[in-house]
Amino acid sequence: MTSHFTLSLHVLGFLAWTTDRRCGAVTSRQLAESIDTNPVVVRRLLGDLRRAGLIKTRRGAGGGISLAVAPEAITLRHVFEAVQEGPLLTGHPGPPDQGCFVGGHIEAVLAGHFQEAEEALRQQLSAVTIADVYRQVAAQAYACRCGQPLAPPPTDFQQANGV
Amino acid sequence: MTSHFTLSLHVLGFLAWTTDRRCGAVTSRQLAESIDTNPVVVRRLLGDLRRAGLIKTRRGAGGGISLAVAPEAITLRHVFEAVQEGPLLTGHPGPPDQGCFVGGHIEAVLAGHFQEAEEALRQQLSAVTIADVYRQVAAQAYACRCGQPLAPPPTDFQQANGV
DNA sequence: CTATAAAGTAACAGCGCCTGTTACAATTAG
DNA sequence: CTAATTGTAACAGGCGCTGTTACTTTATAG
Repeated sequence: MTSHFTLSLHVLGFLAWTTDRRCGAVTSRQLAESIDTNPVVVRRLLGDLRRAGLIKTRRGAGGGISLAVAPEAITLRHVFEAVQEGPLLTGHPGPPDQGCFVGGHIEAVLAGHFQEAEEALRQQLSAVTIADVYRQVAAQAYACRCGQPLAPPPTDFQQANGV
Repeated sequence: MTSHFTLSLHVLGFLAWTTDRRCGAVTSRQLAESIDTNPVVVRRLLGDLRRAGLIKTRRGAGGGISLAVAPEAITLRHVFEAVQEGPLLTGHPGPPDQGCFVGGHIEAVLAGHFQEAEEALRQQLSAVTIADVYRQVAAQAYACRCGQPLAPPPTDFQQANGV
């Protein structure tokens, strides 16, 4: 398991926030600062999300990243399938003894059960949307401050958008 | 994700088979040959399975490994929890920007959703037992041979048990 | 009692994957 | 044209998984 899933949700949650505030496009550098990583790491994720139709990217000056569809329409399962290739539950490191009564057939048997288990996980993920995640993040941020005004966006974000 | 879960199921399926044939204890070397790996790799798994109460091990000449409980009583969830430490869905590589509106709170929000998703997977795993796995392996082996007798145990296994 | 067989465990090497970084090409606004 | 920004390729460091050797501990057989 890589961190792609988590980081993608972070990116989409951030975009849901800026969309909510009608702040326009966000750059990979701003996203990278929120995640605390390198912009190239973010751009690699963006490729998957763009190919899955979840975001739109624009090159050049004034370009950046924005949601392609509403946060309510993006489930965690959509994101999971956009970035996760290959099964979560992995099989044998190398093929077992095919001549053995057990080794020759257990791979196929386990593959079926693993697929069913992962499908259960995916179904659970399809019950939550990016909008839900953003709402919960906002609720936590608000609760932490005991009714005080919400924290301002990061410095760079303010500069870029004149907030 | 490591291969511990798969390999443990392979081991337990093998033990269900030998238990079914009343062949007595099996050695880590025989298990390793079925998996096609090193006996030490198997013994590392056995530690987890023993601590979880799924198998019994006996040292010394004539020793080996045997099931501690019936195959019908061991679910895939039991095995999963015996060998899997830590969540399947991993979080950020490093902590995100705690000062950011999103970065400061998304970790906790995602942790909750990840836990629910994994619980769905675990529940699906609890519906399958080692006995089910063994039965399906046997059925496949039988089907492959179109009604011919089942394949004999591995050579070493025959020597050790006089099959 | 000795020799043998087997699990338990520590230590180490090889390998691949993930992450982060630099560099550069492609594209777009002003 | 210049500056800003995405899209990629290439590469290095590090970490964890796998496999191996070696040794200790334990139990059986004779």
